[in-house]
Amino acid sequence: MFGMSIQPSPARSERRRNTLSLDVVLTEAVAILDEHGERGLTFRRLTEGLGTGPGGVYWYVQDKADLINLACDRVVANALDAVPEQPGEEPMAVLRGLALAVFDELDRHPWAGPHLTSNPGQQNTLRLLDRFGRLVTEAGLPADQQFYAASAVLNYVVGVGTQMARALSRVVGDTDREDYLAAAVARWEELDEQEFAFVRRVAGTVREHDDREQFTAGLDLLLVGIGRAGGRA
Amino acid sequence: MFGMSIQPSPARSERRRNTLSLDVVLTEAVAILDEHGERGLTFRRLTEGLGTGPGGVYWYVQDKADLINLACDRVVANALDAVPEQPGEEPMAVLRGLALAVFDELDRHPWAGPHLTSNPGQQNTLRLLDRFGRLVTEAGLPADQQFYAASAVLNYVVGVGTQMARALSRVVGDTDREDYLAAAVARWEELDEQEFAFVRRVAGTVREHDDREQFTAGLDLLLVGIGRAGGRA
DNA sequence: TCCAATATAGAACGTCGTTCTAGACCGTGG
DNA sequence: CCACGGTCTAGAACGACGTTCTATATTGGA
Repeated sequence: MFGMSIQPSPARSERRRNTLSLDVVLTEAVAILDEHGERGLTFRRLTEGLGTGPGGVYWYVQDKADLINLACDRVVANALDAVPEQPGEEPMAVLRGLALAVFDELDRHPWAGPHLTSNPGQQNTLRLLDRFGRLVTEAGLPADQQFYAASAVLNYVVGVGTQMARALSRVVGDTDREDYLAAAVARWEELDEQEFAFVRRVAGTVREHDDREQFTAGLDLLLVGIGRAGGRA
Repeated sequence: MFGMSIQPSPARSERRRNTLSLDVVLTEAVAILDEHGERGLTFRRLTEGLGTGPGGVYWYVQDKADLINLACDRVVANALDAVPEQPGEEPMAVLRGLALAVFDELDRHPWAGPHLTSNPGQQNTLRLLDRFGRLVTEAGLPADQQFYAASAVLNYVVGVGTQMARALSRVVGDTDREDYLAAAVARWEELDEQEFAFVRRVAGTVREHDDREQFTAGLDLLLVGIGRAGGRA
């Protein structure tokens, strides 16, 4: 589960001319995950879509876990590519933009979230953490707080982003995510009024506003803390 | 995956005298998860330890996913029980204590973390969110920020807690988590110095300090933001 | 042209989650 | 005291899955 291949199994130095490739495999895997959800991704379906056998896939991938990790890695890569590094910009603004890029990508690929949360095993999640770290550093945060500030931001973005992505997700295919939000809110409103006083109170207001807006509003709460600890607002 | 049974499948109203029970099943499941990790929890092993067949387990549980959800729910319940509600205390102090209770429980049951992050499907995770929400409300946070403040705290606690729990976890049994931290730090120090400037810089300092201390230090960063947005420090 | 390395297909294996069926246990009403 | 229906349990059986193995095609360099 950990320490999985970051490079494909064999040395990847030279160019090859094969009809199959890691890129093709991952593209198909992502497509299946998008359409059928995580439980819908099987080697049968994958190899069928690829017109090949398991042997072909296992050449590029170590494991099913590895396959999913690499697929998640690609999702994060999309978000990183959407916000190129441009030195000199206001760090907090860049951070906000990066967070929204991740949010949008999680909206497109809701299956990825749970695998991202709290394990920077994947190269690009680590890259994301690194960019958050450099940004809070730029913002003037003291050295001993930088790592946990960056972690806090990463966990908020991925955690809350995943939650909202699921809530927003259209009903698709035979996947397991149904009318998640409706069901969730309905369940919330059936809860004991005393024991769940808070959740019941806010249940209604959660869906009234634009989700991206609320997402960044929550993020700003973190950033205020980070900004105060550093020099700026 | 969602909307799973919170009560066991049949009506649970009357007392029964059976040798098996949901409680016994979950206790065994948690024990196996602790010892062998998530992949080590199979129905064979579970029924063997229980001295029963699959039929017995399926009477109390809908699914394997349901089983794991219920096991996670119990873990969160432990944390909640460790910090009983006592009105009148300083809300931020209570919040910090609750966060540490979750941290300790995740340290004991590292498999639970990933299932908790970003899906309050389980009753007790929702209960945890509710308590965080009431605490930030007590701290004077404006109404429109309460939900996302509570979410930020929940995600930080579970996300970072899971990460650190894995890092701390002793090597046990045949589970898949090895010397996670050593491997992680070693990998971090092999990264490209330019691309991962931040991670490489902080890699060393991460393990120098006490983990619980750093965990709360990061949490305080959030709480500062929340406190400033509200009335207090 | 031949050889080793690279890359692929498909059959086969063992294990898993789950379902099905038969029956044991038990409180209750006749 | 005895059947009877609901509650609960054991084990056999099933189909699907991840994975491995073997055999073979394809290639670039000697």
